[in-house]
Amino acid sequence: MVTIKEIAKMADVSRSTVSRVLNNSGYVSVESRKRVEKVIEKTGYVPSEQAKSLRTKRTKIIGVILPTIQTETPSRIVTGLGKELSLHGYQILLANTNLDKEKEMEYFDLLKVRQVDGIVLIATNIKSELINKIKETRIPFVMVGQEAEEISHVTNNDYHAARDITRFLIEKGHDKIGFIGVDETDRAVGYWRKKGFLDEMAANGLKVEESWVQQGIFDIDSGYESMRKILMNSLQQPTATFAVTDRLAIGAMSYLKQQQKRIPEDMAIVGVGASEMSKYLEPPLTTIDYQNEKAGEKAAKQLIALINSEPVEEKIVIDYKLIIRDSV
Amino acid sequence: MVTIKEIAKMADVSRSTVSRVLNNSGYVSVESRKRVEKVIEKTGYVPSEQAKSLRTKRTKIIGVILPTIQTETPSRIVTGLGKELSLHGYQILLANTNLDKEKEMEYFDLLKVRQVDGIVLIATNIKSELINKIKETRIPFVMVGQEAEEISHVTNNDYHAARDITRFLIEKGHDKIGFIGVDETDRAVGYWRKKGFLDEMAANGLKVEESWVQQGIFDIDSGYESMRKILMNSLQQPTATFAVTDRLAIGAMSYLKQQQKRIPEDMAIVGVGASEMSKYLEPPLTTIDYQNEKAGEKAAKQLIALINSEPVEEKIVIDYKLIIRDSV
DNA sequence: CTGTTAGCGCATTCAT
DNA sequence: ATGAATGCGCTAACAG
Repeated sequence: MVTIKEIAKMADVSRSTVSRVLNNSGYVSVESRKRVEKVIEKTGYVPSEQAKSLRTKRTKIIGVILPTIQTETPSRIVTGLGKELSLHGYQILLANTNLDKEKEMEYFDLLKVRQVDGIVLIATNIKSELINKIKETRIPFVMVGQEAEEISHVTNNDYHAARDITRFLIEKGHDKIGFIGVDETDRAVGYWRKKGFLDEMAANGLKVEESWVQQGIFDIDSGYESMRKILMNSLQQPTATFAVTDRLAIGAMSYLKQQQKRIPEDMAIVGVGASEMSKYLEPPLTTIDYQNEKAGEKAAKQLIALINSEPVEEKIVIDYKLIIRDSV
Repeated sequence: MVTIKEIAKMADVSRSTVSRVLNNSGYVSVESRKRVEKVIEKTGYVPSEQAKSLRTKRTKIIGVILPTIQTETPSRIVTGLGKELSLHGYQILLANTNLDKEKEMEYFDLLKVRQVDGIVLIATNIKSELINKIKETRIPFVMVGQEAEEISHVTNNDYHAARDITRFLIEKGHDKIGFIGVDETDRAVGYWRKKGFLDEMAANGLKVEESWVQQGIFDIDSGYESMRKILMNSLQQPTATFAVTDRLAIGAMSYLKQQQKRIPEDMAIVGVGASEMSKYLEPPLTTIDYQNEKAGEKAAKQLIALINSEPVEEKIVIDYKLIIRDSV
């Protein structure tokens, strides 16, 4: 690796001058600049990021903590983040917890030691411990997917989305509607989507029987199981079901088909997330597009603003789109 | 940020001694060590990776270049990589090309400047330009998904897998079999899987009509379109079709259903990749599990061996599993 | 406009 | 067993 020192010698200037042309800072005579540039060209010299970081305290690296990259939502967010960040010369250091909550803290520390310029947390449920740590550290930080006071975050309007899609079912004539949710410690997906559903039902004077409301986890199988419970445990069976994720909806559909139930005639189904598969299901699934990639881009912009000490809004909400297909 | 200097002062020793206890190198008296450790404990001091890297020339960062994280294969590989690498204290710097071939070279250079300790390339089709560059750089490097001479790589046995699954169809009584492939510049997916298919057909004395062989890209729609072409353009229609990816298979199934064709009675379908959805399709899809996560882990181990100048095999082949389901 | 100097935080000889 | 000294490659005053 050729260093700035050698470039300086070869161009017959001092290291400072080389540094100046490198960073376009300060005055450099045309001739000096030319000579330096020529040498750089010839040698293919590229300054060491290492040394630069040590000096400037900026690494041009953003840490991204996420629960998994095996599902579409975080993958899309990371894609969005990456696009926007690379535009500004930042790269992503990946911290994949594989759903291990303990590791969130661990990685946060690790990223700090790496002196990353900022951190993005793609959150599911959030431990107050981590939140506190983030607040007392003053590293630029943005959270995606969940809300938190005093922390810059970008989220979807889960509550309204849930109300909207529930209203859509009601408008289609359904008055007995089932619900497949997830653990409410996941505020966005578990709590707000459920609240949206229940509030909209109540606003329309509709009852929700206990057996219509089931809880799964983030996989297809538990959607299957939840639908089984809804049908088994209900005297009055609902005519539609709102699953809070597409995967849950897929599982639910899978059970229905196995039971020879027609969709949507016997049971209408809606999901959330606009997964790639949703379009190709039979019937195609009505769902909500949260535009995750856009969320990632926005988060990146927020973070960059924070890094540059520019003013930012604490809360950014990405809009969603109801995608109406034949499952209703 | 507290530095080694301050720790030294607080523990009333020299920086060298602190460094020694930090790295467990050289002699340190029990007392000195204790004092230093106590101070470190108290201050929560963690040495700066920056400075360490500058000194040692090792960053403990691995660059991963990939075409996208929106599909299952690379996501799984990265998950495997991450698991194994984190075990050894390495972190992943992500370089997502978003399918832009030009960026591969660009990112390779960028990662080099970052002084990453090694690079993993999750490859689709490979430009010889890049291969040459890799060879002349002597940075530890492992490629996943494609083969190359003189470059450490881990792949699947695409050829045999293709022959196996084709043979499976033949054994099930099919003698007219269609094929949905991809561009052959993708050696693994495009070339080898096709060759495996054709060779196995030939070995069994079976003809393959031109119209039975279609080419798509890596998405669901092109599977749909390819199946349409197969059915439209063939006088003699095949009774089974081998799609080289699950997504292509899903598209193909989608078209078949729309045409009121029964699967597998009118047309059997097989895919490759063991996508999560494959299990929940109607009917569930026969496919091949390539164990991508394991491939990622192996690649990580290879890379670490290379970094430590340990001997490695140039070529590692991960075994696959035929998953038989109702689509045949 | 340019060079000299200093120092970022650490690991590593080399004396002692 | 320990400390002093040196330098990794770079940027940023400062003085000229």
